[in-house]
Amino acid sequence: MTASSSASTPPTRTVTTRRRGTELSQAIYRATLEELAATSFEELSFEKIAPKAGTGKSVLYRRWSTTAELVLAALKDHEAGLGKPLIPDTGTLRGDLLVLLIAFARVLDEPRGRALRPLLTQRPRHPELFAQVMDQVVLPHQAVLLDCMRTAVERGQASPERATARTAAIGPRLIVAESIDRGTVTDSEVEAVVDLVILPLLAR
Amino acid sequence: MTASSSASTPPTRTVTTRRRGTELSQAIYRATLEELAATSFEELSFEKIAPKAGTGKSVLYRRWSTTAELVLAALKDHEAGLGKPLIPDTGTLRGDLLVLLIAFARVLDEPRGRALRPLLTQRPRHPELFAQVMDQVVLPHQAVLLDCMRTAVERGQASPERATARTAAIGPRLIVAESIDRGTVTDSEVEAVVDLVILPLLAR
DNA sequence: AAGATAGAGGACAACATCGTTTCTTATTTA
DNA sequence: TAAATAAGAAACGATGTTGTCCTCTATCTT
Repeated sequence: MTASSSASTPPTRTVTTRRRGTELSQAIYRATLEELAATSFEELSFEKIAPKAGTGKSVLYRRWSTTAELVLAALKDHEAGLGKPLIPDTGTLRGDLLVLLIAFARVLDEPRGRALRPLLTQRPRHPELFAQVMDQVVLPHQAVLLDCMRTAVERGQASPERATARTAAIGPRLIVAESIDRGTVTDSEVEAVVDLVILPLLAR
Repeated sequence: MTASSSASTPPTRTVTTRRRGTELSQAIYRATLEELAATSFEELSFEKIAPKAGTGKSVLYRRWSTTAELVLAALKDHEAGLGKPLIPDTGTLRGDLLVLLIAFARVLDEPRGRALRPLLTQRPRHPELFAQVMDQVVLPHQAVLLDCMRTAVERGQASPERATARTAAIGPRLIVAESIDRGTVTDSEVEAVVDLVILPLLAR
């Protein structure tokens, strides 16, 4: 009757108001990404997500049939997930890169950002989910970064043959690596990456 | 009596010769790293390692009491694991970096190299094992790379304030990221990392 | 106010996995 | 050759996890 919170997992819900529709979906999305960020996709189960969202398994099974479905929906969600990428417009390449990469570093402090890690690092085990996450979640964000670099090329601030998807990936990759090693990435570390690695690389 | 191979996992042993001592340990190490590379540390168990090594669980429990112990022993092993780092001496910074990073890329094609991934990317879940792997396995290799950079500083080929552990990590990090995204890393991709990223960064 | 819908949470059996133990026998040592 | 040692394989009970189903009732709809 009353949604009780387990002792091991953080208290999720104590009030006795019964949520529905979107509100409930959001809670489930959040619980899903939290659980995924803390463990891995293999260990993910409706069994563990339900109590963390403060609901029952039946609610989950009624809406999604597999965990892969649920994860993809959660990641694509605009509120709980990684919905729409932000578009920077600072006027300079350096400014745009800092906005994007610092925002990325901050998202990696949250569960929805960390939820990406187990998916991307365990790629060979779920090729279909990996491909979907890549296409529908990661690529839109990468495209923004590449656009910034191309704009810089038009301004004459960057070398055309260096503004490729490959070089655009370097920033995010180093941010992810740093976040894995140290737990978090400070703004000044992002700045160092931009000034010492990316900008010299792009210089014409 | 006869070591049979399961249908799902690759046939490991068909002959009926009973191995002992070092020979057996090596087989167990190899099976451990294969299993770890294919899954994750959480999913690792004596239960799965034993048949893959073509032996029984009791043999494992007789020698190690936890999977963490076994994994660390396997990684530190000179033959099956990541024993001693090689020391390059090509006379130039570029040459040394290429030797080290290309060797690293090739190790990442093997199970013993890929076994590192789940450990390093799931750091918060096994802090003690992560620390041991870092200290006893990864650091010795990183030290070699940093030494090359310091030698280059003495030769006047690199800037002193850039030859830090942090910049030394950039190469391996980009190699790992590429191997995760693409599956493998070609020699020419390593070359691009060295020439376009690391060397410009180190230039005085 | 009464009926319809769907959330919350528990119970269920089927199934997998765990570390331990036992037994047989190949291989080594004395 | 005989005794000692340890490998290989199977079986054990205990424990945890799976997806489904069932009941109860808060909330929405009419």
